[in-house]
Amino acid sequence: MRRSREEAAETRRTAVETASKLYRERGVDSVSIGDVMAALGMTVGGFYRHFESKEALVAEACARAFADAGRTEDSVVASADDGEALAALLRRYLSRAHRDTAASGCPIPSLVSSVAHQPGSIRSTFTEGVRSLLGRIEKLAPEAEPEARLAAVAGMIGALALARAVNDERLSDRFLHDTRTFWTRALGKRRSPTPNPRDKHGRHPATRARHQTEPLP
Amino acid sequence: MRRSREEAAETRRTAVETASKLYRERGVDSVSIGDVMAALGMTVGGFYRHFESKEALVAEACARAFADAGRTEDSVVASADDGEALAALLRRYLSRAHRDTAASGCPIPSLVSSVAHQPGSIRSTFTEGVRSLLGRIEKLAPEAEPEARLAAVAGMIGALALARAVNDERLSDRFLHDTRTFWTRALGKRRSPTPNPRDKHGRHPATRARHQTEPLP
DNA sequence: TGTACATCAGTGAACGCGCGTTCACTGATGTAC
DNA sequence: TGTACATCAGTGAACGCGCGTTCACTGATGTAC
Repeated sequence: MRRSREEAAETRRTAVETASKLYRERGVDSVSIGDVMAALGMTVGGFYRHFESKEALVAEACARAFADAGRTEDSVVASADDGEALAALLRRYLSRAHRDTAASGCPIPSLVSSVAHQPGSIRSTFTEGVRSLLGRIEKLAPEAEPEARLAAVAGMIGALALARAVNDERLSDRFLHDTRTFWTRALGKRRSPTPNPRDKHGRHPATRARHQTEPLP
Repeated sequence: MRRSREEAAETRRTAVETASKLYRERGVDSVSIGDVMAALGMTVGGFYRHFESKEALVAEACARAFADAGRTEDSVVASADDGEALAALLRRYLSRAHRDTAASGCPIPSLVSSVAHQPGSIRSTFTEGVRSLLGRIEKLAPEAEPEARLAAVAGMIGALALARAVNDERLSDRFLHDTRTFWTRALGKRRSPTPNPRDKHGRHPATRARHQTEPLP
């Protein structure tokens, strides 16, 4: 029954990955260790060769979920046309595809209202993940008001969580579409009427704003 | 052991009220029927004289939570100075007090990321509650862009849920403060540059906007 | 390189626990006369 | 109004179930010689 070191390491990696998907899709409390191990084609007993407790798995799975989602967001940003990165990120984050594939998406909307009752280690990982999303928005909208950036992050997370929670597909779509449209426009605006401000590419902010307010498909 | 009809009705009412508070505070899955009955000073057995199942209690408690929170919001709006109602609602919704008293607050941020896994009856009650909050915002910001109103509702809910979830009190406060500041300003702005539009009070929108952008304490 | 032994990844049954739900029972309330 | 009986709100123990965790066991892997 013993497996090679490589196989064992692979088991551990797959357990964390599978857990991170199941937790995002169904919530931490609704997914048992048995569910995770069954998804690997294994029985529960083997779990404790790899993890000290369920809490340890949750903490690792949460970190993994943020790492994966962060990588996805980075690639969306990287492959966008110049000046279109913010619009591309909003288009992806507030898409039906993201709404309908929670398992591989951003863990924040999936966990936001249950993480308050989780142990501190998990809350810390979550908080770091929120800061990371905020950092992305700050980087992509350096000229926007700081208040607008925080409000935008709250709105992205709220809209996606609501789009998944609500029973009515038209309302769900409106949360995604309207929040995306609003913030694509609003984050393009410059901070305040300072004389002739320019971004790091030397473009005038009005040019950036115009790019970012093109109508979405 | 039998109680009078009035006492029995009171037991039922109190059970729904207590459950609605516990569910908002700790989440539906973390609160057992035993917890609710113990809070009434009763044992679990009596529960089924009043409710068919836990799901039935959850549905009623959820409806009750929305009714209570709606009444609170109505009274905030009603007691605000004319033209200040929207600012007052945002100030109350995105306050530390609301963040720290989930049990008596709006159920949407408490339940938003777990309601997707609940039965349809509960999702419907939740959806109606979301529509109700959106209706309040539409009434208080009739001149704002429709996209802005949806985005504002998503932002209010996201910001409060994040403020509770996050491990860092400074970041928590920023979500509340910045989201409140942003939307108090943004929802005061008029829809689009139409010639001389006036609201139902005959005031010019610019006047309303100026009122609603006064700095918050 | 081959052999003997220790290691340990995974099995599958068992553990105690809390859950939602059921049920025989109690005794005060409500009702029929 | 008073009495006899039926009703039923609440008790407390029991039920089956799934959970997280433990453990004796298995047998292939890893290692020492």
